[in-house]
Amino acid sequence: MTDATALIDALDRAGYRLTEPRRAMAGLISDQTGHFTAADLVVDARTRRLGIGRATIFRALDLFEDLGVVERLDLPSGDHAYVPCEPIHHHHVICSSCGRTEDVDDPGIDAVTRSVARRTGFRIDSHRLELFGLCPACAGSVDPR
Amino acid sequence: MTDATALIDALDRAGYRLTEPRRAMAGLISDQTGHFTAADLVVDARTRRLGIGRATIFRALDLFEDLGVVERLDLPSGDHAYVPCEPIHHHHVICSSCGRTEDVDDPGIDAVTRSVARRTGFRIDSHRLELFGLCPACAGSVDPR
DNA sequence: CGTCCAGATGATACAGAGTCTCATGTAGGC
DNA sequence: GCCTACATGAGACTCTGTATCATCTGGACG
Repeated sequence: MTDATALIDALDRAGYRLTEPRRAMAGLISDQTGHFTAADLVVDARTRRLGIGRATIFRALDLFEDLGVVERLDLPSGDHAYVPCEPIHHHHVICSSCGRTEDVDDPGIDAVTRSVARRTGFRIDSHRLELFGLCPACAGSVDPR
Repeated sequence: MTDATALIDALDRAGYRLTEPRRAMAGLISDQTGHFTAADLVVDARTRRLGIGRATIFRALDLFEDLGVVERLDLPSGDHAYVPCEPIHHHHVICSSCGRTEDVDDPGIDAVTRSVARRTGFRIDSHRLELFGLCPACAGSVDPR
């Protein structure tokens, strides 16, 4: 659950038109708890009879991703999921039980990439780090293992 | 380029049948340079007229992945690619120009995950780290940027 | 306000990845 | 060599994401 205005503002600031479908998309996204897939939004949009086409949903997601207010995750299952987040470099901790995500800032990865660069000779331009586990709430409930 | 026998041995050790299509798959995989996609293998198999069905290719890839001798990467493009590798926990550096990958062992991620766990309260079970950049060879040739 | 048009939309068709089913084939234990 | 459980290939199918294109509309400008 985030604020739809943040998404809309991002569009506005970047000079994109504030259309009805885009506002609706911002609403849909801000109502999601944890991560969500494009398919989730398609279902939600249809459930609420918003009349938004599939193509528009994919286009808006791309847009939000470009603006950095939504980020794509690659779940272990292979699915592509999205999370709304701040447009600064950071990583995500993902609860494998409830899907909740939390942002964490770069805690020491820079040192790691530098060390890898030194050892392999690669020039490292970017990286992706995703942490999977159980959030406090899920870990607290009857332990699944 | 890796050794096909390593893949075949892994199947054998895990008690799977050593069928002709599986041997052929091991050959195809070991001939790949850098990462490859399922589609690559489908094309290669058809080019060499190996008579291996698409389904079998996906099945064998899953199998090799389960055995840990092949690992799935999520490329920034969103594609799923695979790399043959050792069945121990490690990460990959991926050349975004030629696709070459190199394994790197865990250089300091443990500290990072522990620190994140402490700060977020999550119980972190697994993580994925992928580093993208240019390998020495590609960085050395006329610099693209 | 009304006009206007580039940018945005929805419907539809399409391409590709990955899965499922099922009849047939074969590895390898006996 | 026989036999059966496991593996395979063909093909249909589902789902994700993209391309096309005629229509619509936000918002700049008068």
